[in-house]
This record gives sequence, C-alpha cells and structure tokens, in this order.
Amino acid sequence: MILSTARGWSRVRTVSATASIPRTARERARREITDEITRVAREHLAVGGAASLSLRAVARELGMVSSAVYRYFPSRDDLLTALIVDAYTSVGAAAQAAERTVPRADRMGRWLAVAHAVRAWAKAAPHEYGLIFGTPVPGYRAPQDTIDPAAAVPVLLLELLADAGAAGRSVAWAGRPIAGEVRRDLAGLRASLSGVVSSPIDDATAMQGIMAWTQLIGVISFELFGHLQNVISDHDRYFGQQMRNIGLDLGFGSRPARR
Amino acid sequence: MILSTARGWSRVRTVSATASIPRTARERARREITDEITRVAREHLAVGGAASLSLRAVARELGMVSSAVYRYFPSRDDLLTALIVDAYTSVGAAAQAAERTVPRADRMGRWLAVAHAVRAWAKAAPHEYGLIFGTPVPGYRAPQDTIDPAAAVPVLLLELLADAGAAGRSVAWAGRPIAGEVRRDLAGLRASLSGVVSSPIDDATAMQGIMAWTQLIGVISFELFGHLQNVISDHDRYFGQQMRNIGLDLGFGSRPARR
DNA sequence: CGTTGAACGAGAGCAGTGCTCTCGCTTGGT
DNA sequence: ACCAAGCGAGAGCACTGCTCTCGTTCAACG
Repeated sequence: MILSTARGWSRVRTVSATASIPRTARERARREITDEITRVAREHLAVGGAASLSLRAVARELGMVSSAVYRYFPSRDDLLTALIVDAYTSVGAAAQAAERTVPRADRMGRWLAVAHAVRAWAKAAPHEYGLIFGTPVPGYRAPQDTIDPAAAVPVLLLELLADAGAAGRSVAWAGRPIAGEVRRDLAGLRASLSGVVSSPIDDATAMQGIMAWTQLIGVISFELFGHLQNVISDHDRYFGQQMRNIGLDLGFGSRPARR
Repeated sequence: MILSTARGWSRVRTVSATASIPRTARERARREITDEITRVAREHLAVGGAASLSLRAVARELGMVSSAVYRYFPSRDDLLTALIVDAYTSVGAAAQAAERTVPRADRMGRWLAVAHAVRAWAKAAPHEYGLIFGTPVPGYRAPQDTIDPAAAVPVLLLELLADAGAAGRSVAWAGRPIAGEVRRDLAGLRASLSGVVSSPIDDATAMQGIMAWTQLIGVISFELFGHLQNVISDHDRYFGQQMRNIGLDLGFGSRPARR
C-alpha cells in the first residue's frame, strides 16, 4: 500500500547479498540470523503460499520474538522481496544448469531443456513460482533488486536465438516491420545484450524471443493456475508438444525428441 | 480437479444470470443485500486489490456488523469467488461486445478486437484481472461456479478459428501429429464445442487456439505484472504488433490495421 | 583501557483481521 | 396463532503487522 523507501531496500540488499565477508562477530551473527529467517520463511512459503506467510510464525519457529525480526527486515514486504530474489535466482540457476548439458549446436535441445527445466522448477515450487509470475504481492512495483536476477532466463533464450542467427537461421516475421517506440525499445535491449551475446539480434528475432519467453511462462501459468482445467489433462505431453512447436517456429531444427 | 459439464459452455453464451425471481420480501431483501455486498467488495477490490479486501471494512461501509455479512457469504473466500465470477463475466462480455462490431468475414479484425478488448478491460480493472489470471488466491482450486464464465473468451477464439477453418484457411502445425492423451483431450474439447461452433476444429487448430489464448493472457500479464520493465516501454504498439503477428500465424488475412 | 553510541532481544501494546457463538427480533409457512 | 428458520447486533477468540520502550551487549574511538 505504501511505497517502501529506497533506503529500506538497499539496506536489506547490502546485508544479504553484497558479499563483503562479515568481519565482526556481530556482523556474522546478523548474516546467519538473516539467512535463517529467509530459510524458515521459504519453508513456510512452500507450504502455505505468500498469503499465509506470517512474520510472527517465522519468528516463533526461530525462538525469537516478532519484534526482533524487524531488526533484520523492515517489513513483511521486504522479507517477501528477499524471497522473490531467491526464487528468481533459483529458477535461473535451474535453467542454466539444464541448458549447459546440451551441445551448443543443438538449439532445439537447448530450448527444450530450458523450457522443461523452468516447468519442472515451477511444479516443484509452485508457490515460489506464483510469487514471481503471479499477481504482484505488494504494490505494483519491481524493485531494482529483483530485475537483475529476473533476467537470467530471458537472457538465456536471447543467447540461444543469437546463436541461431549467427548460424544463419532466422525467424520468420510475417508482420509489418517493427516501428516507432518499440523499435527503440528493442535497440536498447540489443545494446544491453551486446556484451553477452554472440551476434546482434534483429528486431523480429527479439520480438519472437520475448514472445517465446511469454509463451513459456504463459503455458506454465495456465497449467499451474488451473486454466487448462477441463480442457487438457495430459499436461506433460501438452507442454512438450507446444514447446516443440514453438521451437520449430523459432527456426530450431527438429532434433530427436527430448523426453 | 472437478470435471465440468459440457452444457455449461453454451449457457455462458446465452445468459449470465440465473434468474429465479425472488418471491417473498425476505428473498428480495436477501438478494439486494447480497448484491450490495458484492458491489462494495468490488469497489474495495478495485482500489486495494484482493489482499486488502476486508470483510469487516465492507460491512462497515454498509452500516452493518461484520458477523451479519456471514449470513450472506460463509467466508471471505466465498466472497472472493463471487468477485471472480463477476470478473470472468465482465471480461467475457467486453470481448463479445467488441467482437460483434466486426464483420464476421474479417477474421483478423475479430481477433484483434477480442485481443484489444481483453487488454483494455485488464488495464481498466487490473486487480480484477490479477484475481482471475494471477496467483490463485484461496487454495488451489477452481470451483465449478467459475469455470463456466471463464470459458467465454476462449470459446470466442475457438469459434473464430472454426470460422476460418470453414472458410478453408488452416493453420500450419510444423510439429509432429498430436498423439496420446492430448489427442483425447482435444477430442473432448471438440465434442463440447460441437453445438457452438460452425465447423469442427482439428487438433492442430485447437492447439494453436489454446496457444493464442495463452499468448494473449501471457502478454497482458507480462505488461501488467511488470515483466516487460526495462525492455518494452511502448506497451500499446508492442501489444498491437505481437497480436497482429499471432493473427497472421493463425491464418487470418492481413486486413487494414485496426487502431 | 574505559567510555559511549549503536545494535539487539524481549515485552507490552495498538489497531486491525477472519470467524464463532449467543442473544433477541422478524418473518414466512403450517 | 404458532414455531422454526432467517436475520442483525454484540462480545469474544486467536491471530496478524507493526511500534515503542527498556535493559543488555558489543564494537569502535578517544
């Protein structure tokens, strides 16, 4: 409801993430307790979802009193934000690990590996998935802390498309050329990817890449949030078929099927 | 979880309200108060979202005591469910109204009309959108009441694809033929659409139709939930471009652009 | 080494929540 | 006319997020 102050965010951030090995005993204790809080909170989140995550319950389980937790997280929303960052990091790592097992030239395989990895992660941790891809819990905002870890999987997909482009395969874009502000948006995206990606990504490819990412999350959300109910029962096969078809649309050759 | 009856779908098309006029004064009062509660609840939802919807606050605004509300809704979740049904009905009506203004033969126009109508509705009522397409609020369930109204827009899209099929335009499906359980799922879908739709929908078209519906909601969710942040700024044009491209993929001819 | 200010945990307390139960009054069908 | 069901009001329970105060502990600085 109320916008959180920028200070609060950076404070949480610096304590939990910025490396900076703890020097004093107090700093080490602070770090450990912070980790314990997020650990227990993550367990509670996994069981009951974000709505039923209670700061007091977390404190109780840790044998501390609720007000003590506020020494580490200025509000419940900040604790949730920490969990959001965790979730993004977790799904990003899962996708990267899966993609790494596939030969670089097998682009269809890499795409399917990423897609299935994200889905598997989501099904294993549905509440964490809902936390990041469902309705934004606090206000409508995406604090800076969350957007970097959030980019991992999309960047993976764009790398994949860049590789395909470098290999001479381009995606079809039947629509009229991308115009106006969107063109500039995509130019900005290209710029921020310039150091990461093997070859620059043209507008049509970028649009298809964002769409593929959207489709991946869309299909998983539909499955997890119950929108396929009474329509699709064989979710595994349905997902595989749709992802393969997207891969073909993206210009990835059809290699022997993964799973 | 619970299978829906096929009959429900056609009912959505016809009328939304269950009629059954109240006979006694008590029944009329009950109906009016129920409506008032949902009305105020909807206002609160629009302001603060589902998380901040308080049964007590609603009661307070209506000048009644909180326990009295429980005569009408057995729990907060049931009140939320009523709002979910409302939201589905609302977005379905908006889509239908928009689609009706376009000539039946202009399939691209009809698709774009539906897509833009759903997005406009979502942007006008983001919290209601989040309620139905975001993280499921109560447990993981979709009570029978909600699944019939939820079908309105997808049915609209499948009708559109059936019309295109009847006109001889078919969608491309590069992937291997749909097999196994999914094939049976789609057969079931075809069966429940048999009374509504101009010509039967083949498996590939059904898959593409469900995917188009997924893409529509996916793109809107990404925009509303902040996942396009730092990538796309011109949401209007971005949405238009993506939807037009989907329409072309679906085999709808490219008519002069709508908006 | 001693002081001093910041960090910390405990406890009480506030305002709010969903929900239950009991109490009387009203209303509609027998 | 009676009587059970429907209803609104009120009190109350267990819980929540969050604030404030009060001693204690610890670490940096003179």
